[in-house]
Amino acid sequence: MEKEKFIEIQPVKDAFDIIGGKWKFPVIYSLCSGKKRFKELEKDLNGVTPKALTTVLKDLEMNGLVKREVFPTVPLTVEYSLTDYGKDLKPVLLSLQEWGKKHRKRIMEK
Amino acid sequence: MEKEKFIEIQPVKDAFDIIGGKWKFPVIYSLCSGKKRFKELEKDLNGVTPKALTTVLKDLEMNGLVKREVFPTVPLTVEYSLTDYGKDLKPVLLSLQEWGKKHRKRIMEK
DNA sequence: CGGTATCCATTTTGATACTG
DNA sequence: CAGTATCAAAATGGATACCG
Repeated sequence: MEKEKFIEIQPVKDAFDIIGGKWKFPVIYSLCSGKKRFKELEKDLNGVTPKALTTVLKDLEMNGLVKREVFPTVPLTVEYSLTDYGKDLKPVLLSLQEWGKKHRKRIMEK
Repeated sequence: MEKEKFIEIQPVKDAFDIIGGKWKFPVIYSLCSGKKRFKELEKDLNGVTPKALTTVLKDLEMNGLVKREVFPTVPLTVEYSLTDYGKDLKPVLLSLQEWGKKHRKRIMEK
């Protein structure tokens, strides 16, 4: 490209493709506090349907952010956890949080 | 127990409501390099339709991230720019970029 | 328990065409 | 130039119900 840029848009778009969407961050957030089973996640993410949860978990697993472990107990036990790679998203969560707080404060003042 | 940064999910969701979506970041990114007119943005954001651009600009303006200035020339001149508040998103862009780069690198290695 | 399958409503997007 | 209007298409969301 002709112009030198501090921020490149493509990596931002890439990141957005992976963590964008309604339930991605809530799932990641929930998994930040440790391993979770399907029903635990379903309870944590108020309002999510099993279909949506399945979709988002598969998506995150496919992208290497989440690990899925199956234990052949009766009944079945499945545990989801963040991979180290997924944990790398924490700075993103923090910067989003910071801006979100600022934004809320700003709205309140109006 | 070690002290660790506590992340609240609500501010993250709030932030996502405002900057989530297909064209928000590309617009913000484009405006990072200065004032832009409608057609310039349309050209910068490869593939955006005027309808989508109008929607996202109105949205960003409503949330105080973007300023819209109209000059009553003939033909009409309209300039869009980031407000200081919108510029506060730069750290978010940076952290997303950083993660996105890491992700791309990771994909390439596979 | 940990999901799928199904069906449908709602939203988001897309392609043009057109106006002040 | 800077958008609107319109209509169609596609992706997403939600409510059950059901299966291994």
